[in-house]
Amino acid sequence: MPQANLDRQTVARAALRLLDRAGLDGLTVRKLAGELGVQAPALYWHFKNKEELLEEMATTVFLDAVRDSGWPHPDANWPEWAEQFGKRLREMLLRYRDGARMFSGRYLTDSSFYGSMEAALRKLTDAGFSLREATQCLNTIYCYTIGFAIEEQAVYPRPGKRRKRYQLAERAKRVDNKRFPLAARAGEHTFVDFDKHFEQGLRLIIKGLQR
Amino acid sequence: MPQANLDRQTVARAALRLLDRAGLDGLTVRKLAGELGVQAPALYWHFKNKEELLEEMATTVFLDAVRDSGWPHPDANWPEWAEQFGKRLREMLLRYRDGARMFSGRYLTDSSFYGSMEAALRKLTDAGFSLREATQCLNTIYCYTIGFAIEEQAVYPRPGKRRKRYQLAERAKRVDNKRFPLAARAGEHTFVDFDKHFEQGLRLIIKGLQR
DNA sequence: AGTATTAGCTTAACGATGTTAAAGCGTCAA
DNA sequence: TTGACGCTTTAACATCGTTAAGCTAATACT
Repeated sequence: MPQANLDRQTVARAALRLLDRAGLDGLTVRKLAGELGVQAPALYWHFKNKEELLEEMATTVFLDAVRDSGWPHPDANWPEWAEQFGKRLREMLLRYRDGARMFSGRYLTDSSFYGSMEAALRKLTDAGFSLREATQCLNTIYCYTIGFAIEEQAVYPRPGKRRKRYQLAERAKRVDNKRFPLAARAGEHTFVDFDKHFEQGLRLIIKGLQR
Repeated sequence: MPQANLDRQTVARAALRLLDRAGLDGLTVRKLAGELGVQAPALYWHFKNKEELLEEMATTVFLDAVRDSGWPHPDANWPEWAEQFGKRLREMLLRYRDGARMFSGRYLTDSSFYGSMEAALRKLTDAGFSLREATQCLNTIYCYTIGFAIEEQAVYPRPGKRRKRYQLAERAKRVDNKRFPLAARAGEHTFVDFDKHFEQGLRLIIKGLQR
């Protein structure tokens, strides 16, 4: 058996492929090792523990998103830019199964992350925002997007594949149309067309940022 | 040994106390059983599996929040009401360690949940919003709050106790002040005074809802 | 009151998980 | 040729969620 000669990036990318197939709960050190043709403890040469692997995964996803979407679009007025920022963020989180849960609350190590942040902040301060306001803007959009994507992926673990419990028919059976007529009908507006609803919420936030 | 005579509520409340001490990753079936003076498999009489226990916990937290905060305040104009809605939601998520991660994306079983939803939707439709707009409003605030609380609890696992890596001094060491002056200074606006920043973002969303 | 039933628990065990310690192998430098 | 060191293996540990089977105390029925 030749030496595998792994490094953190190779492992993290294999982990992302596995994440897509097995989900966050199915992402185990042994399966990942198997994927790489190696025994489980081998991975502990490259990562202190599983959490550190997850941080590398999150960082990888982030840097990929920045790279292939041309984020953060320097040539656009700030409301357009902010909308793109939110959309790209969501696409990033949806790229892998359980992507939002994997990413959220995780610590990004790579310092090149700060480069993207700097560019984003500059974009907004150049548009006339104070640093405090710019930070606020990014953070609000970021939090909204994280929350949205988590709830979305709870309903659609994979794009297009809705969980049974969230089927409109299933839901309709549970919620009493007589006592809760509004809540009953709200399902139509909550569990379908996530793309549209995300963008509406996003534009709402951006509208609030306008003076 | 007398019979413990547990029920789902008793177990869920003990689980919430344990969650507070041990965190979501430390919340194990065995520890919980120990807490209740019982063997681990005993809990499987009351819950099909751990996920079902987590759903009961989430539902309990939600109904408690509705009960003791008098949510949803029928007597207030809608912007005030919406602000209270967001604040109460966040308080609920912060009440227990890892509360946001525990709650988010979880399925609420109890149908009394729909009662609260109905009241909220009525409040907003009475104020002149269409059902679609009302749903949108609730959902946007909800997602923002979930995302915010997850990030907040990643920094402050317990109120007041900040994680080392997020100490401002630690952060300052990592981010290059020369290359990323804005990102470096943004730390002051991101990792302190979460209460204030949450409310600012929240008001931003509400402002966007105004016609 | 005596007996059958069943709700609620225990004991024992299974397979899987993250992680560590120690030993082994391969490659490159001295 | 020898030594060191980078990377991997084998073996093992404690702990996890969960199931199967059996025990016991409370309830229901005659």
